Amino acid sequence: MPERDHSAAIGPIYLRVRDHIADQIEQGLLQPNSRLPSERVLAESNNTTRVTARLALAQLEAEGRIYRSNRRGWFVSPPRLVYNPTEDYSFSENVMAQGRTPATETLEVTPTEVTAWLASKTGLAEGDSLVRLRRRRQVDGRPVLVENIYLNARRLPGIERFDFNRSLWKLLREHYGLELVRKQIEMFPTALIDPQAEALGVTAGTAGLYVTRCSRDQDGCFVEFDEEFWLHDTLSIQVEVG
Amino acid sequence: MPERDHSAAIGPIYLRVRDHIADQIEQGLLQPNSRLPSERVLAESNNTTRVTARLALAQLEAEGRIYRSNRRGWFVSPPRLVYNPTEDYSFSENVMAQGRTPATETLEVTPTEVTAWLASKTGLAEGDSLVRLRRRRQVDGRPVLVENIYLNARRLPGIERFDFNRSLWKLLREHYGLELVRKQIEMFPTALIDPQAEALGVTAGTAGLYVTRCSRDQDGCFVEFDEEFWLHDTLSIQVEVG
DNA sequence: AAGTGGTCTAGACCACCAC
DNA sequence: TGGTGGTCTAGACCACTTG
Repeated sequence: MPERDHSAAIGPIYLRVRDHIADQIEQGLLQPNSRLPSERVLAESNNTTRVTARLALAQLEAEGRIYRSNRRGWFVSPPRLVYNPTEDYSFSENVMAQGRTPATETLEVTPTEVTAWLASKTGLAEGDSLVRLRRRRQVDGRPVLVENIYLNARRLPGIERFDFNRSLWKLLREHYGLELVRKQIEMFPTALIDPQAEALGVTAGTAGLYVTRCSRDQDGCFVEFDEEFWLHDTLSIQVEVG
Repeated sequence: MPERDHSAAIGPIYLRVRDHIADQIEQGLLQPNSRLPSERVLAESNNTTRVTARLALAQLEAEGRIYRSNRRGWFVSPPRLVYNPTEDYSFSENVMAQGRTPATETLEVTPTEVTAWLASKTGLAEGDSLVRLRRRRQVDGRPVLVENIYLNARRLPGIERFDFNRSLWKLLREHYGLELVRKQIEMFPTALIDPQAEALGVTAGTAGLYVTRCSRDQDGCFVEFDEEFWLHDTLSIQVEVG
């Protein structure tokens, strides 16, 4: 983590409120996943208004130190999940290896076609058939990402009949003898808007990280395009190279 | 880019204002780096108040579609810079290859020592000597990142005497015969706070991407630890893996 | 000097959640 | 039903940038 500037108590009210709460979190007075005082209480105890209290909370949310649960309150963010998108991996195993509890829900499995946008990403021709898979994944009961996966139906006959609440990468290996070669990974910070915000139970505009991966087999044949929408405070990307 | 939900005009005012502005940007009515109408004008033309207009602007900012320049106004974000942190590379060359104009300013060069935090990152012992380098980098005149670089003074004798407004990677190669081996890369979205926010001329709490890289030579000897603070709307990470 | 965003007040009503 | 955040109003003064 970048080191925090612990100097000067001067400046806007909302920054002083922010630092006050941040200190309580650092000192362990507020434990991960515990609830903060309500906005009205924070406003009153800092002799200010709700608007200003919300400015302070928005700062901490942007830093990834707290998160909100729709109309239930503000909570202290637990440590970020370490994630290496360059590796074939099992979400569940990765989460458990970090002492957390994973869960996966399959929201949708639909046959679909390559759109112009997907054609540019995959190199397939527009209209080629795909299977679209939409999943939500949780860590310790909190949804942390939704993903849209587009599978090459021609390359993976019968794929739509499997149980997708397990590791897709293992399924491809065991049933199709595939070793995936991750070809292109792209990611950037952006806001989560509907329908992703809704699926995650957060307000539109919540900060997120958008990650895509385009995978091929050993022959360069397109297998899978994966589009992930993460809540921004839930992950730390870590990659080793060289 | 994730595909946008272009449905339903129902819902909160600020989301309708957001979508209205977003459409204007997509249709090219508002060009990259051009100024949006002022908050007061946006409020009035949408029959609402400044607070609500600012909510809409905050949404677009979180998506990375607009950015603000301190007390000057809101501007349309230009395309994201494509960046591959796994490669040794020259910032300037990368920016120019994408048809943009780079600039680098060296803010600070100071001898310093390994702190507990740096020791955990680098494997050096606390108190070992380092050279700390702080730089700000711009694209088309807009600052997009500040970075703190910690160089192994023992491994790089005389390093403090060089001109740091050029490619550090080339300097290490040409003057020390070093090929860097990027060992560990870490990144996550977080807010930019002081002193980074100040160096970039943005308000505290602006969304950013924090990237660190720890590099070693062929013998595994620590050479450089790099800590970058990017404005979140300015970059797209793209990595290819084998 | 005029205009901009930055900060702040003091309220209000609504939708949703837990009890 | 009472408490939570979500949304919204109608102002105000300040700090800074620009002409």
